[in-house]
Amino acid sequence: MITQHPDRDQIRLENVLSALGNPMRLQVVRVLAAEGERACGGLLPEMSRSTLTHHWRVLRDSGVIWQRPSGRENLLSLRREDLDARFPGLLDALLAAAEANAATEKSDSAS
Amino acid sequence: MITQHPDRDQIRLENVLSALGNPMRLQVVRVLAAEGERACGGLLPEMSRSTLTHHWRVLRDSGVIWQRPSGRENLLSLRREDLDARFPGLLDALLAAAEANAATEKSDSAS
DNA sequence: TGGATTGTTCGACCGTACTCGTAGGGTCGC
DNA sequence: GCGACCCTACGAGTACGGTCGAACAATCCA
Repeated sequence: MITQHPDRDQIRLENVLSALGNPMRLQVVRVLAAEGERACGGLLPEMSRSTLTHHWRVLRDSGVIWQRPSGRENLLSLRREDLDARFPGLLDALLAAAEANAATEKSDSAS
Repeated sequence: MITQHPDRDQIRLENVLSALGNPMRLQVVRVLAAEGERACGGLLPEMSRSTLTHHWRVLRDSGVIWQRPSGRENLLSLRREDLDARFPGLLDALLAAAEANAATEKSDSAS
């Protein structure tokens, strides 16, 4: 039954930050930001189904994503409007930071 | 001996976000941003010393603050320059978001 | 209808995070 | 030197987070 998405006004910064503090979830958010709505599967394919469900729940409960069923799939999308309204500029700064972060991550592993 | 502060280039976004995902630490960062360098004590006075030390360590290891001894005190300060260089705009967006967040927190508890 | 596909739920395990009390090590002022 | 002060280090307890497998529910397609 898709646990409750929080209202825009109920989105708490602590929850958003700890949700995005996990590299898996941060990566998911980057993909959603770049490519729009996407099905659950296909992101993070090397994890077990139940682990994925856990991560969707964290992102959903913290107010970062919408999750809506469509047939036998679940579609995920960023709550960009709500996040922008609640915390102006934060999402863009986070996405830019994630990009910078990923760049050094790549060069780190190459060194 | 003050565990190692990470170099600017070694600051990882995941660590910063999960450090700031804790309300106590987020509050500390807000105070440091507003008031500059401050002694350890006086922030979060209702926690035990050892708990505070734990939080300073998390903030320090994630690259969010500098910690330097001065006499028998330890002074904390935001690593604003490093954070701005590494993740431009992120810190300001986070501080603004923290402000918005604290505003609703207050009205929540008042309701 | 029946099988394949997709997600969720549940219980479990393990590691990490948060908290505290106690003990120890510097530093300041008398 | 000595006590008071500030913080750190360590150990312990509790809670939470991330991961998995197995079982279940819903949907699609042949």
